[in-house]
Amino acid sequence: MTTSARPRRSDATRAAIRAAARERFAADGYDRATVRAIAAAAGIDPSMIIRYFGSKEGLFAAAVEFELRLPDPREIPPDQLGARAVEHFLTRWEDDDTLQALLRVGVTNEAAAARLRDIFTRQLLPIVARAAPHGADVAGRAGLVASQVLGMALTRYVLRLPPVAAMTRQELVAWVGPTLQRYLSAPDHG
Amino acid sequence: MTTSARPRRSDATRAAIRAAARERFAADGYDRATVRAIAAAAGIDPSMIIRYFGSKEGLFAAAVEFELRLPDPREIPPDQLGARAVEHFLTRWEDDDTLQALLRVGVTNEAAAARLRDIFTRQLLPIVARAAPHGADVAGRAGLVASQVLGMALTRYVLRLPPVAAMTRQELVAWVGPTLQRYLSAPDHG
DNA sequence: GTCTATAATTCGATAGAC
DNA sequence: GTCTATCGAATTATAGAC
Repeated sequence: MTTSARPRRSDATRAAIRAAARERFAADGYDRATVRAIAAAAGIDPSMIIRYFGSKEGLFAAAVEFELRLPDPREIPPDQLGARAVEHFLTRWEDDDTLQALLRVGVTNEAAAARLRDIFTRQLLPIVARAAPHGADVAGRAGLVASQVLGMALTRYVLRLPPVAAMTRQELVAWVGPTLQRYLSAPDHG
Repeated sequence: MTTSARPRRSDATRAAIRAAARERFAADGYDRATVRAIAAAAGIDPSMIIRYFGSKEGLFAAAVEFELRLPDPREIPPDQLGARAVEHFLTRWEDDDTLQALLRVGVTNEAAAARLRDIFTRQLLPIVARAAPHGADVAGRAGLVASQVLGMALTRYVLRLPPVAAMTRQELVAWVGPTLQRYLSAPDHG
């Protein structure tokens, strides 16, 4: 046998396909992001996508790996938790089109919805647990944070609702920051 | 000529097609809600849809007419504006699948996104204007209300994020009500 | 490893009988 | 008014040459 350590498929081509897929899924959703369009964006032949990833579904699953990379709330002044959370999320959304792809696709595709649920529970929940009052309903608070944060992204970047799309980063932090601050640190309701 | 006052097409059939279309668009989004599937749900032949509405796009436009029917905020105690807004929106969402259809489709379809923008500006903005402090940034506040309200619906009804989907109506009112209350009536930020 | 050619479906839309 | 039959285009995926 020859050197089986060397991959039979090019890692560079694989990465180019994944990047092109994220871009097309983020812009067009699952159905309209055709294998042909992704291949054209990656500068390769459509049949290569099936060869590398098995199917369109396999490509999608491989293209939308994502980490929120939330900071440890214990290193943030307690009264700035909400503002910092808004800033972090806006940055993460604008630097990486994976979240936009997941939202555009997750609305009609169960696999993508499950991935989003996983991100906003497994990754967000332990962070909320460190910020919330002792004994609080951590899961519920994480869900509320997700609802406002995803709603902000939906109206600003996907639907492009004019007043939300036009707001500056500072305005969003000033308005939405206190909302997240309350979801994170207010005492439980009775 | 015969009685041209009587419609050449059945109003009952037309209404049945529109209802079936809302149902399928709300469940599957635009691309996966095929003309064939809508026709099957309506119990008629696929060709009838084109005959009645000209095209799939024409059917969608006709199927998603919607009114928020927001109450006049001047008839609501000022400190209950946020809570009442949450209740009204949850009721409106659950009683009519048009909003779910618009959200599922609007994420990848420009016409549906424009319809949503129109609903959350033309219908929500004048209501916010009556509730907000004099001289406030009414458009921005309406956008913030839309961001939280759509985020709540997205996580609860579309993505079905477990903690948000499991919350009772009372819990949502208790948590999200104060958020909308602040967006509606807090003094402007500097 | 990459591409050409094409199979097998499925889609929206149309023509025409009744 | 409603249905049968079908067209033309577009889709994912495969087979095989080089």
